[in-house]
Formats: sequence, C-alpha cells, structure tokens
Amino acid sequence: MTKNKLKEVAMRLFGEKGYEGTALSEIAKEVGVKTPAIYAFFENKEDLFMTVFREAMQSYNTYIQELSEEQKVLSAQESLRGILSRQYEFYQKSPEASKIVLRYVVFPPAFLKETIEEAFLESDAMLTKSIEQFISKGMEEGVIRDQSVQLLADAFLNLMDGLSMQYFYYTSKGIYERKLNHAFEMYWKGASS
Amino acid sequence: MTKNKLKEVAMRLFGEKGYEGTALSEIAKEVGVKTPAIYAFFENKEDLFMTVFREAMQSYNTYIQELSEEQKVLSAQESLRGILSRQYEFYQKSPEASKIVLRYVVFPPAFLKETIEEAFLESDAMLTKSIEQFISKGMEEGVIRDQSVQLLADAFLNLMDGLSMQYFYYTSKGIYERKLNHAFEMYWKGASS
DNA sequence: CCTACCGATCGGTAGG
DNA sequence: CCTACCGATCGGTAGG
Repeated sequence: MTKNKLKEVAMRLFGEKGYEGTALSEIAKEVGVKTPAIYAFFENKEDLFMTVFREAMQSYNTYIQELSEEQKVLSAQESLRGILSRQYEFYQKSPEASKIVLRYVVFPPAFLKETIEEAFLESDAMLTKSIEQFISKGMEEGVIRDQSVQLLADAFLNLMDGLSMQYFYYTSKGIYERKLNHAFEMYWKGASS
Repeated sequence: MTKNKLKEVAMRLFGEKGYEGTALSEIAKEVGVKTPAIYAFFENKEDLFMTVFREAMQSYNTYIQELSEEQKVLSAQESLRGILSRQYEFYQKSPEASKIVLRYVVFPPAFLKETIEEAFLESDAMLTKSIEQFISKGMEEGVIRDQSVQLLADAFLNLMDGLSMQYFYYTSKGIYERKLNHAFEMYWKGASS
C-alpha cells in the first residue's frame, strides 16, 4: 500500500528534519513514486503532516493508556514505575512517532499551533487522571504518604517530561537508563511513607 | 548597528519558525535591508545561524553560572531552588535565546548535529558540577540525607529538563509556577534529612 | 499513479 | 549596503 508507505516515510522525515526541512519530493523518492502521486492520497503537504502527526499522537496515547488498564493489579509503586518503562518502550519501539510528537508538541508550526495544543491538552488530561488514580490508590493503601495528590502528580509529570527530553539528547542507552532509575528513585523517596 | 539587528531578528525567527522555516528575506525585511546585505556580515545562512545559536547558548550558560558564584552564602536548599528560579528568569528575560537553545539542543539540523552536541555536553558538564557542589555542601551541613551525589544530581537535572519543556508548552504562567514549586517541593522531600 | 509543467521563492553571486 | 540577476528547488496543477 503506497498510502501507508507514504505515511511511514513522512512520519520519519518530518520527525527528523522538521516540516519545512522535508520536501515532498524526498518522501516520494524514498517510497519510489513521483511527487504528484502524493496528491492522490492527501490534499496537500499540511494534510499529510497532520495525518501522520495525529496517528503518532494517537499511538502514543493508546500505548500509555493500555498500561493503565493492564496493570490494575500492581502496587502503586509498580504502576508509576510502569508508566516510565512504558514510555521508554514506546520511544524504542516507535522512535519516529516519538520524535514527531515531542518535536511538534513543543514547537508547533504556526498553521497548526491550536490544533496541536488541543490534542496535547487532551492527552495530558488523560495521563494526569491515570497518574492521580495510581497515587490515590497508593495513599489509600498507605504506601504513599498522605499529601496533596496534585503535588505528587505535578512532580511525576515533570519527571516524565524531563525523561522525554533526555531520551533525545542523551544518545547513550546506559546513561538514559541510569537517569530514569535515579529520577524515579528520588521521586519515590519523596512520595512514599 | 545592522549586524546586531540582524542577529537579534535571526535569533527570534530561527527560534520561533526553525532554521528551514525562516527565509533570509524575512530576516532582512524586518531589519529593513535587502537580503544580500546579510552577506556583508555573515558568510551564509549557516554562519548566521551558528553565530546566534552560540551566543544564545553562551548567554544561558553565563546566566546560570553567575548564580553559582553569587549565591555561595545561601543554604543548599536555597541554592538549588535558586537555580530553578534563575532558569525561569532567563526564559522570561530572553525568550528568543531560550527557544533557540532548547529547540536545537533537542532537534539539531543534520549539518551541525556534532557541533551542537559538543556545546551542549560542555554546558551540561558545567551545570552538573555546580549542582554536585551544592549537594555535597548540603550533605556536609547535614541538611541533605547522606546518599549518592550522582543520584541526587541526576534527579535534579531531570527536574530542570522537565521544567524546560513545560515552560514552552504550558502557556499559563500560573500553571508553570505551580509545576515548578511542586517539582522542587517533591525533590526536596526526597533529598532532605 | 505518471508526464509535463508552472509560479513563487529559496540561498546566493557579481559588481558596484 | 544596493541593484540586478541566477540556478535550483519548492508545493502544487492539468490531464491523462
């Protein structure tokens, strides 16, 4: 399917070289078609971009959200730690999707700033909710110290954001894993009873 | 001075719209000259970009580093918290410099990936050193629990990275400040004796 | 999905 | 710092 190949290549190139840094001719060439072929499947460049961006965001959300349901048996500590592992897995499994999501959530091109902001806020709200549930559960069970849930959730989201950035600029797997472990270890010290 | 105006406008536009998303003609127009005038001051587009990127990175480093010297009288807690305030101040004071630094440290264009990586690693090492000093001091004074300095430093750097990202996608000042305060509060709970 | 094509704009140079 | 200019490439269309 040419359409899927186009989306695949577009996602990688947009993520790596940016929207303006990627020519439709490059995408077409890698797929093995001529540039005008793209217009048989997508309205224009913006449409192609938004399509792959949405799919990337969607697959990230789904991947993180699945865990929230899977792991309801686990302890609060394991669940929170599980979110971090899950995020890390997604980065490794789908580096193209990860890159385009991070890149354009932080630096949206002007023409779709609002659209992206909406999509992000929705995803952020969902994630926050899951995290707050894990935290509340942990507090009820007495493994998390009784304190503001918002405080704990904000700090955890900050931790996740930090790890997102670090994944992309620390190229070494070993260093990244140490950072991840250390960040969570410290978090847990502050959170646990 | 036309050269300074060119750098100023270039920094802002490169930060906002990206390298490929910014045409030399736009920069020239805002400054009030014609495109070829740029070549009287810079070799080419890459040279202009690297010049402003370097200056932005430099001013960030200097701003953060100055604090390390200023605040030697402060407690460990105040010093660490001071780094976060200082970073926040820089974002507010120099949004253009901040944006271009963050953008290109995480997503360098291919032609200067190595140069930027070097610059970043040097800056990262400096910052790590300052943080480790504050932590060690805190441990000696007994306000920070006796534990691995690397653990504490990694978690603190993670916190700073998270705040960097969040500054750019949470547009509300109030929310950002809450996130900052919460992130540090949790950090300090895990770190302190 | 292709060939043929186009207007607009890009970074950049010559010569002053 | 400007005018005049250029080759290359961009996103996109017509017509099949």
